[in-house]
Amino acid sequence: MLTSDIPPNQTVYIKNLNEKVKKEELKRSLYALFSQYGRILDIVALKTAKLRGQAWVVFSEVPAASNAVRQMQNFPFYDKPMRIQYAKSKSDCIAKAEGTYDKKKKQEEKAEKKRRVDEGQQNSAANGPRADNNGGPAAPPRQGKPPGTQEAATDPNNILFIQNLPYETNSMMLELLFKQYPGFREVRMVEAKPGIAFVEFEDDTQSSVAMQDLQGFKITAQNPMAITYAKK
DNA sequence: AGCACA
Repeated sequence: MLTSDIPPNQTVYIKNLNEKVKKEELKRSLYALFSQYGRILDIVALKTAKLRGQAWVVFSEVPAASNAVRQMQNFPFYDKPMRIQYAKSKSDCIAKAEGTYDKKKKQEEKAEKKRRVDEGQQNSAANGPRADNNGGPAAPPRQGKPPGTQEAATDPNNILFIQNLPYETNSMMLELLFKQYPGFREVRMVEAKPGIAFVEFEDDTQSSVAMQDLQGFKITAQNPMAITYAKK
């Protein structure tokens, strides 16, 4: 099936993800990256042999998913271009919300799938099904306490000063956001000071563009980014 | 390459 034949779905299926990234970090980074397109209801990522390198991001609306499919297509994420499609089926969390979730049917589908696998390998001794102790849902980043937002009018600078980040933000997450803009150089975070970061561009025109565009960007609902020029 | 959620 041509990937373009998959009908729109509010869930997006992502593959070609870097398999070295830990599940929880992966979810957080996906959240940071995709929440710009709309409300994220859930993120599913499993590290089983069959499902590693893939993830599902569930949006509250189909159009959000559509924009994500288009605009994040091939986005270099942990050094690998993301391949994004609509999911082939409805996410359980949606079915549950709609009240159309049918546990029985679910079990039948599971059994059916298992049968097919068993046909292919009538051998292979029983390896007890291993619980995939799989972290909770989406795990939106914990909100950190916003530091006293200081209002110092500063001259343009090629270095930006970012405040009010969620406590768990890491430099990878910020890099993903800021490297979309030309002239991006690097992100610096201070371990001792959660919630803030410095982002360097080649010149102050380029830093200004990024600042304009990402001003107020929310990694979580509680954390609109406050971006100013760094002090010289 | 690979479409799950317990």
